[in-house]
Amino acid sequence: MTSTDTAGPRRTRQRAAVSAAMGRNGEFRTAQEIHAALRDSGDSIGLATVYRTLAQLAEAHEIDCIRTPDGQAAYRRCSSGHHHHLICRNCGRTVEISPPAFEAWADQIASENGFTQIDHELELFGRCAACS
Amino acid sequence: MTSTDTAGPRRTRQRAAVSAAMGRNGEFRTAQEIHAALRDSGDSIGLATVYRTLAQLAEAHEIDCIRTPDGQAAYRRCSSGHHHHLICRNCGRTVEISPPAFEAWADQIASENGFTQIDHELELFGRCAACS
DNA sequence: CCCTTTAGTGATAATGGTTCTCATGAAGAT
DNA sequence: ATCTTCATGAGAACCATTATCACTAAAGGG
Repeated sequence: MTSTDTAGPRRTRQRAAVSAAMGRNGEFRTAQEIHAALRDSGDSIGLATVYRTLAQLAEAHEIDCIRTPDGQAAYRRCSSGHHHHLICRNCGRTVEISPPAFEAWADQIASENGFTQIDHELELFGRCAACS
Repeated sequence: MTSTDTAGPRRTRQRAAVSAAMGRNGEFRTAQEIHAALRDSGDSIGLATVYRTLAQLAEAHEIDCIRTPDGQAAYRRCSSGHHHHLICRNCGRTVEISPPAFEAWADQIASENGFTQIDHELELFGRCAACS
């Protein structure tokens, strides 16, 4: 443990499994669902580890985290760069969207009101064509 | 009980107390906080009733409901009409905002992707001038 | 004013997602 | 190989929210 310590998190089987599970699908899934999916596919992993790993991946911006309307946390691996989502309330299908002028608008509104360090939450929920 | 029944909810002491409590303040507060505040101010009221009443008031659009970043539901009485919020992450101070072109933009994005019955969630979190 | 009907109330239990605990296991360094 | 330290995971703890259900009290007719 030197002062020039650059050690990241340890590479474990569990961390790889969670990361792989996130890579395989394109919909938001809750930690519970991801845990169940991993167990079903034969990976032995604890629920606490799934929660921890997802939180860390989100912290590192490797995956995105949103709140479902009923308050649960849901995760999804996304393209890099900032963007938002259009989510089907029925089947969970997700489309990434990038409001062109939105970021600038948000910053302007914020500064007009004296706010700084702005973070925003924007998600659209609806019904996709298949579910309508 | 005729067929032309237009009876709304009954006027009870508890419902009045919750509604009054929401009228007195301008910040988002959780159901737990509102319950504690009512108890502290001498109103005897059950927690379940607070939850029920808040849910009903929100359903009737008399108050707004958002999710805090940690998943809790928070309520606030707002001006009528659709709008969003700019919320101080530190002190909870709230500013109502009304993105002029936002609704139209959201509908357009949705229909471009075949989505219908769009609902959206937009909140800005930051630090107000006093807390910076 | 009294009675009946029925929605509202509230103490408490149940639920369920998330976090904590801590003994055990494994990654990485020496 | 050994040692240090972080990661893991089973289960408990936590906590917001919802359900239960016996009791209370609005509303409205008599």
